[in-house]
Amino acid sequence: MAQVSLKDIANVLGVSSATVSLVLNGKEKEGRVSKALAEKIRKQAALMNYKPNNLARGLRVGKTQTIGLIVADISNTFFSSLAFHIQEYAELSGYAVIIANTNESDAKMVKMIDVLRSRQVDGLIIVPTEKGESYIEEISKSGMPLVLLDRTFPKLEVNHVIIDNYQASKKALQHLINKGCKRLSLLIYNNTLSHMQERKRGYIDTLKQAGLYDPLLIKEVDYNNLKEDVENALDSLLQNEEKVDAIYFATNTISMIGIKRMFELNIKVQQDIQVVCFDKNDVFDFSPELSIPYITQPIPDMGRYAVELLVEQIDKKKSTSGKIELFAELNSI
Amino acid sequence: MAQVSLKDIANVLGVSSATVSLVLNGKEKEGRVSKALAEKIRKQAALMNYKPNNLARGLRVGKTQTIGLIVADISNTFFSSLAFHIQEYAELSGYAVIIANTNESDAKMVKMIDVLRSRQVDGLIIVPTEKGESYIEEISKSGMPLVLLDRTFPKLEVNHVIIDNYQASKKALQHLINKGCKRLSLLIYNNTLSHMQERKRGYIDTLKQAGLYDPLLIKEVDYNNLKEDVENALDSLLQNEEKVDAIYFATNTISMIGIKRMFELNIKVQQDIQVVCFDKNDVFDFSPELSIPYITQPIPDMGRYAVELLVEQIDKKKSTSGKIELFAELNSI
DNA sequence: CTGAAAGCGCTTACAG
DNA sequence: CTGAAAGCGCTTACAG
Repeated sequence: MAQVSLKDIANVLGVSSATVSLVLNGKEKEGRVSKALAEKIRKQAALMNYKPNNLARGLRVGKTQTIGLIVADISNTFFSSLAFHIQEYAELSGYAVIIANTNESDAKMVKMIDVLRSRQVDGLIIVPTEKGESYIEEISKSGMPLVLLDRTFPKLEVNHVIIDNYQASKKALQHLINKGCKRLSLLIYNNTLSHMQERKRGYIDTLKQAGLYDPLLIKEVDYNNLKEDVENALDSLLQNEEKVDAIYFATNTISMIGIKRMFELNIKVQQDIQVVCFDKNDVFDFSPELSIPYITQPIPDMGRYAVELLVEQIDKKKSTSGKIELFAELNSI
Repeated sequence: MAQVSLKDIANVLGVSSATVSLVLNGKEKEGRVSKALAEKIRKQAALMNYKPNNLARGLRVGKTQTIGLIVADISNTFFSSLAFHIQEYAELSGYAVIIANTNESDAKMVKMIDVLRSRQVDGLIIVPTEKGESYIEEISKSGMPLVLLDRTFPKLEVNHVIIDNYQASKKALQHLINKGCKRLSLLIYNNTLSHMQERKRGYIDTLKQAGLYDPLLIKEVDYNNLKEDVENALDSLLQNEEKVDAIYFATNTISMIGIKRMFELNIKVQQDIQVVCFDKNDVFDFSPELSIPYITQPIPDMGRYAVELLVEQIDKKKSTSGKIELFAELNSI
């Protein structure tokens, strides 16, 4: 590489590399280096185009100014938006972000955590996988600064930033009930993670309160067989003699496939059947006449709080500093 | 941290850390360590839950197994898909990826390159910004392994992976001409980068050959004032007495805003005006009746080749190994 | 006001 | 077959 080191600068100037380090880190007063020397050192560093080696610095001070972000799939727009905002906020605090994907696999999450730890990240922001609880607990107890994002494990004493999925579902269902719907279906992942369970609980409670609950109207689909499962679920819901008059799609991916299927089946969305989706999609902009209401998550805030919570832990060396639950809004046009 | 080090293991076993290092790196034969000792060391390492410190390793061997990826905006679906595939392929080769955003700002690109270099990445994959040519040239000449992605600087002797934007435009326009369109408009960024210029050139050449070229039908819009510019462009195109009968949207972001505007203006897409877009969007799935043709870029391949090209440079220590241009297809339903 | 030394955790050539 | 030493580039406590 022929990278210029502190020592190279020191040699040219006939001083010690310690002095150069002091000056270049703005700690001249501590070392009480003379103004003149400091100036000379700065000039020489610029001249030689010196770039500090953060590896060496990290090794020495035990801190890398790097945080690891583990998401399910960076190509998913929800996670890529989160990642964008996390990077922006991390940068403000002087941190770089390494992103890793789990593809919802527990094994991959474990692997990625290991990879990031061996790179000495100062902390982790993790969107955990379904069966990852015990490993998350382990990490948390090891003292590694950690924030769970989007999903959490309620039994664990771990920091997190999530949304109030229960309330979000209530809002969605209440909207449909207010419109006069009587048979309201839920399409959701067969996933035991907190966010899905809360969305389901919100659905069930709201319908029970309205005296409209029917467990047969809940259709669970599998992440790994999504398209087929959603299509089958819709087909069965719509062929039923006692037809549904509303569908609540509990995630963006499910709603994309579901609505497309409804089009294929020539169902008139918002006429034959009322729909509410989770998360905004470009599609909604395109069909103002459809005006499909959707739940919006406060993604920039989720990113900001996750970074804040993590940086606080890193700085203060305390492992638990908070659980943050944000509100999601129903966006009905 | 109380991280376990090689020395800790060595101390417990009463051997040197060098021996431990040898064994744990599978180089026992070179050091000709006895089978028995090797086994003992491995057991102890597992017992103490040893995780290598990659910082120290990187510092010592001068290689971090990390590549830097610089994109315009990770929250944009095109770049997040690219990032996903790049990470997958990089992982296969044993590399981690640090992603940084430029937001199309030259200053930010320069800053991010510096950040990544000071973290001692082994190479860079960069989606360059408009005025970044001289800085890219500088890096390239410094011997840093480098691959440009999506866009390139034709005058520079730098590796790149791009698509054939010229041919892509030709296909799009030829399709419209075959449909009998006579007044074909182009909406494109006012950007001097290669990919935009090639898309424009493909448009111009195809229309000239067909005797349909009219420079007034090219509308350039600004990245930083996108919505307004696109809307103004469309309004002026559609108010013109000699109406356009086809529009080629040269990027995904432009087409999203453009089509939405057409809806607002009650233009019947594919009836009143034929449309072709660049890049696939979920929206197209939703309106099969619209059946808007679009150009698809081979994103997985772009990611794969970028990683391959970069890793090759890193391994072989040669700074130029190739320019790869892939085909994009017109997807007409 | 400035320098010399130690050490972060690792690997690699060298010596025995 | 195994250990001691040097060194990657940095920072920090210490000595003068």
